Amino acid sequence: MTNTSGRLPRLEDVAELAGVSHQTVSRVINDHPNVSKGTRERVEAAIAELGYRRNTAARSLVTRRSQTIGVLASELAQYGPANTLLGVEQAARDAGYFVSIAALRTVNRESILDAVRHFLDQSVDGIVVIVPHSETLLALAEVNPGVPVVAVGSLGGASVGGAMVDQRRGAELAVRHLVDQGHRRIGHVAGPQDWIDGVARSEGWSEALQAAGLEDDLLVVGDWSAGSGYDIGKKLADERTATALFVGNDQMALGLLRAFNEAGVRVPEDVSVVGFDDQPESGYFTPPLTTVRQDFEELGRRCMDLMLSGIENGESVGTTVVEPELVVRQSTSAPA
Amino acid sequence: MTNTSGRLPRLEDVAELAGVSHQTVSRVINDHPNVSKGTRERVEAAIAELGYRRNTAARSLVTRRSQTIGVLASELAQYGPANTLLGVEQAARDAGYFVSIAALRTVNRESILDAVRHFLDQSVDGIVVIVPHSETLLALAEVNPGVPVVAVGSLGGASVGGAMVDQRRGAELAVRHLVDQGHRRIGHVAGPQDWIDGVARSEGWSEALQAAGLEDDLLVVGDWSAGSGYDIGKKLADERTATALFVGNDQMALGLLRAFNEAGVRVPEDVSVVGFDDQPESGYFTPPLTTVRQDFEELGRRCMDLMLSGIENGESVGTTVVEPELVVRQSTSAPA
DNA sequence: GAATCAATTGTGAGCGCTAACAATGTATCC
DNA sequence: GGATACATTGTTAGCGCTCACAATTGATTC
Repeated sequence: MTNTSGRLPRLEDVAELAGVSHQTVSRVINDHPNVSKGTRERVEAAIAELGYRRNTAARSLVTRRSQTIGVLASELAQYGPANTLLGVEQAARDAGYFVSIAALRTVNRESILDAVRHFLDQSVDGIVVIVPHSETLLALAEVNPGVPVVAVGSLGGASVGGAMVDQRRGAELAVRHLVDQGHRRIGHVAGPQDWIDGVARSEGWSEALQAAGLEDDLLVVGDWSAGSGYDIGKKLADERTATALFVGNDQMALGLLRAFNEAGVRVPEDVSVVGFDDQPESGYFTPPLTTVRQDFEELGRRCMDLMLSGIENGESVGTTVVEPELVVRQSTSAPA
Repeated sequence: MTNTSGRLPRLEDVAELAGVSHQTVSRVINDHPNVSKGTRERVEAAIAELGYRRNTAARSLVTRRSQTIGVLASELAQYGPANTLLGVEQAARDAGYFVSIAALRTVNRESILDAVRHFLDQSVDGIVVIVPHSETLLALAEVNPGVPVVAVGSLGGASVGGAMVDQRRGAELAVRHLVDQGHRRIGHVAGPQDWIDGVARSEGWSEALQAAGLEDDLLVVGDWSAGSGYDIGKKLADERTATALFVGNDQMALGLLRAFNEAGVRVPEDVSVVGFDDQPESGYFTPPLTTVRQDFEELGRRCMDLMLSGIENGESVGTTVVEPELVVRQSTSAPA
């Protein structure tokens, strides 16, 4: 912390103080072998004394690495994406990377390409994409960012790695739970079908029903929001066709519960409801929600694992799948 | 996109193609005056043809500016901080800045200093702090990062700017609403008192009650979570001292509603409940929650405004306050 | 003791850009 | 026409670091 001159200390200053060449200092801070113990200690002492910190820009300039991962995300205020980001950030910082973010307000080809360009301007070493729209992969296929790309929520593609929760499996867990309880008419309040998760959960629902020899004809599509769940709930409360509902996420389920409560439809006595995500609040809905838990932070961490190996080994980055888990609470029971 | 050689085009390549010196190209991309129209056009054409993009590392090295804002945040999975981040990101990217994040898992002096060091390694041009613990300011006062710092949720300090929602005012709005409805015994379920917001809302509650000539003796402290709201709700349902409750945030209010529902306490007939934040879900609680809305994105944007002027003019970065707003729904009514 | 080798340290160049200054061209004035 | 100002362009140096290579040292061998 001795800040004698106006500017920050650089390699040369450390070298001088330690009585070695700048290159030797460089070797020390980069953990190169072939530096004698004594020298290393002297250099480290000098570094400590001056409070030296390596200049990232200079390093990047010559190594052509920025030690930065770009995270391209939409819906960052939502539980899932936010926690995925947290997982990515943790793993990245632990690995010595900086995390730069670009949030998308609207998701379309142009906004995605724009954000990718933003990251390329920063010469990031890799891009993690947390944009759960199906369109994303298409847009990504168009660019050749020249760095590894991992897309969360998909299995990836030709040049794109993927990290996902097994949504089909999650849907299967939910449906099987309902079937086991004796339900035969199981409806689905789906998420938008231009979202990867929306489609996957719907397909999982459909497949699980078919596997059980049941009809998969009760499907309504919402937009993930509590509001849309409420509107749909109003309608369903009138119709009363299903004895159980598998809802695409917990927020829509919240809206649904609200609508049912208003309409006098009891949950779970009249209708059982299963959500998806297991947000921290879901256990305190009225009634507490049976739902499918996803470990988003783990997803984010796995993502970075893929990314790091992608950065090491070249480009192709592989795939990883996280298993979901059913959490049974009070919103489901056997049908009347 | 003509990528003839292996490497990316640089200033020199553009200059050659346009038949000018590299410095002239630099002038064009930096929007300097005193470049003739014809030259500028020729250079721009060359830039387009080569797909040239300026190398950030090289630029940073010489300008000693990274064009990067560091955002230091905790509780990023929560509605407020997440949306504040979104506001910051938007304003930053619009202003041509990159946004680097560091998420804090645990908040203490050491973790904060660690993150600040992380940012200094990256030589960010400014740091936005979204860590709503009172401790934050103290820790920040210790470091001298050498760049402007704006702390969200506080009025800042000596060398630290502040951007906050007027929480006292929000609490006042809530309490006054209850008083206007005829409530005389108004309790408070507070957030942790080592959080800036927790304290501010509690104080606002207390002051508003005193201003109305009422007692401010009914206070319980939670931890922001729905779970703690639930536990407190259980207790309060037994006691039944207050006819109305001002709850520190919507999540605790959710837990409270759940507990009351289980205990047969009707909201609002038996007890009125007001929350704080107005998350998107709050309108779909059972019953829909009266709460205080905060515009977090606006807060984030204001933050960046402060930051940008701080970066321009030197260091001291000022203060900005965002006004909250009461949203009346069905969880409040006149006492029985 | 000279030759060989490995371990350790040093030297020089250059990554791509901008800042400061120098040099040129061009209009304006007397 | 020459002096002056101004607009436009070019030249040079250097930001702080790592890479490739060169040089030095000490240990080992014959």
